[in-house]
Amino acid sequence: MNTNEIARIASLVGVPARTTILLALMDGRAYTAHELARIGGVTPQTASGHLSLLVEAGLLVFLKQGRHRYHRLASQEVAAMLEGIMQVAALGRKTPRIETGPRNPGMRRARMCYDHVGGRLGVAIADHLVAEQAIMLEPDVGVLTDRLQTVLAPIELSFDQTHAASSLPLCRPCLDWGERRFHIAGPLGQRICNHLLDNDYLRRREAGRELKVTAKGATALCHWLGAERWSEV
Amino acid sequence: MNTNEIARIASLVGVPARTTILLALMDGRAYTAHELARIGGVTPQTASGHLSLLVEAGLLVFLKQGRHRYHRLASQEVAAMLEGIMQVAALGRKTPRIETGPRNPGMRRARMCYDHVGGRLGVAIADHLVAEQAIMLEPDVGVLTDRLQTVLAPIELSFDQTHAASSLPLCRPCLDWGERRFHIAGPLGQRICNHLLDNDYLRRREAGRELKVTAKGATALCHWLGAERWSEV
DNA sequence: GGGTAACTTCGGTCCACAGCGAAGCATTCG
DNA sequence: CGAATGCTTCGCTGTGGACCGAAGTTACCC
Repeated sequence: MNTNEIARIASLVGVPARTTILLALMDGRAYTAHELARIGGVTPQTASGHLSLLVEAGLLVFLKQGRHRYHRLASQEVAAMLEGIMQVAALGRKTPRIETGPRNPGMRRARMCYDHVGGRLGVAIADHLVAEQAIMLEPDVGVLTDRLQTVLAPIELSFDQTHAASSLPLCRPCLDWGERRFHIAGPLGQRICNHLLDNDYLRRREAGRELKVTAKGATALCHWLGAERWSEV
Repeated sequence: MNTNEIARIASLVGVPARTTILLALMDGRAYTAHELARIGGVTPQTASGHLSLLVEAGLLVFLKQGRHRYHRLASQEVAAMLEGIMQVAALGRKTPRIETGPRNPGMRRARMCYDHVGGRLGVAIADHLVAEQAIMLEPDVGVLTDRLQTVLAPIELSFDQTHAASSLPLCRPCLDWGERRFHIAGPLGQRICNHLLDNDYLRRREAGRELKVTAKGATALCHWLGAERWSEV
């Protein structure tokens, strides 16, 4: 394994301006270079340099749209790496906090985890899908069953499995940071998340990863997941 | 979350000499400062500086013994973080290698993963323990059952559960790098690993993480795990 | 077309820090 | 005791790279 490659990746993360940028991107959103400059507390020129490096190293990807360049994390693996580093950083603090994950109650309840839903809500959704045998969770992959469409029907979501062009799994388990249980990542997780946002069941806060459940969403989710499971969210 | 803390951790990893040292320590062994200096390709003074920083940041711990200072990784979390970075570094290579994990066949079969056994052998042991209901694996913790002693008896290993002083779980699942399935980490995993080494069922190579199964070990493990499961190792 | 906004490239300054040589502690051995 | 070994502290040098200002490029709008 190429040591220099590894050192390179780590040193890219190891500069405050870039760290701040990467952490901001953990919410799965795409930001323009200008916004990221402001977030990172540097001038646009400096940020531009940073972003080029991060893209070249494969940590970010960008989408050119008019005169804007929207940057976002390149992959789930990058997000996982960052969480790994955060974990160690949190560990370093003297107080060996048994309490894991974010302190913010809203964050613990529901938040963006890269491109899907995490927090107690994310775990509840995963539990529901498993209990209804819509999916089966293996250690590193989730297998979809033909009950999936039926189980997703109550929230009027249909999941088109024909994305299966690539060999990437449509569903993957993601260990929830705070809850220490699995929620759903991968295309299925992303699809569910977008659906809940599009239908105004969930709303993103202006900044940050927190998700708020709307009144409409509470009704629908309680009905979908069942009152008992919903009460734990 | 303190951004600077995170940047600090990453920047510590992001220097070739330190990266090399940390990677060498991934085998779970403890090395003296001199050895690490040689491994990292720097003079002892320089290495000494690096090691102080790594210890202070909580990435390493050291044990003073005579005039030697034995350094090793501070925790499972640090090892996990390093694997996360390695993952991203490997991803960056153009060839989107479907093939995961180490290329070395011996490494894929059995290797040290921090302080326990990984590779196909590690996975087979975990499978056996689960199949025999000696443990139950949850997403982030393994629960021991009272069948454990019985299941461990054939290899003449008794696991004293009274270590349970700390609130840390005695058994944790660890996602195998190459196999993409779980093997056993935590005190139980460590105990099993040491037992197999002490009884000369497994031998460590001089350098590196690879483990070799001895003839004696092959007989014993085939008997313990069953011929079918052993044939997959 | 000109004006503006998003972004990059270029040139230059400045500082953090990796690395080494030399000297200073500690511990073990004869 | 003195010699040797493992490791650290100190002082110094050299360089990589973070950052900014200014100028250049691209795309949008009127």
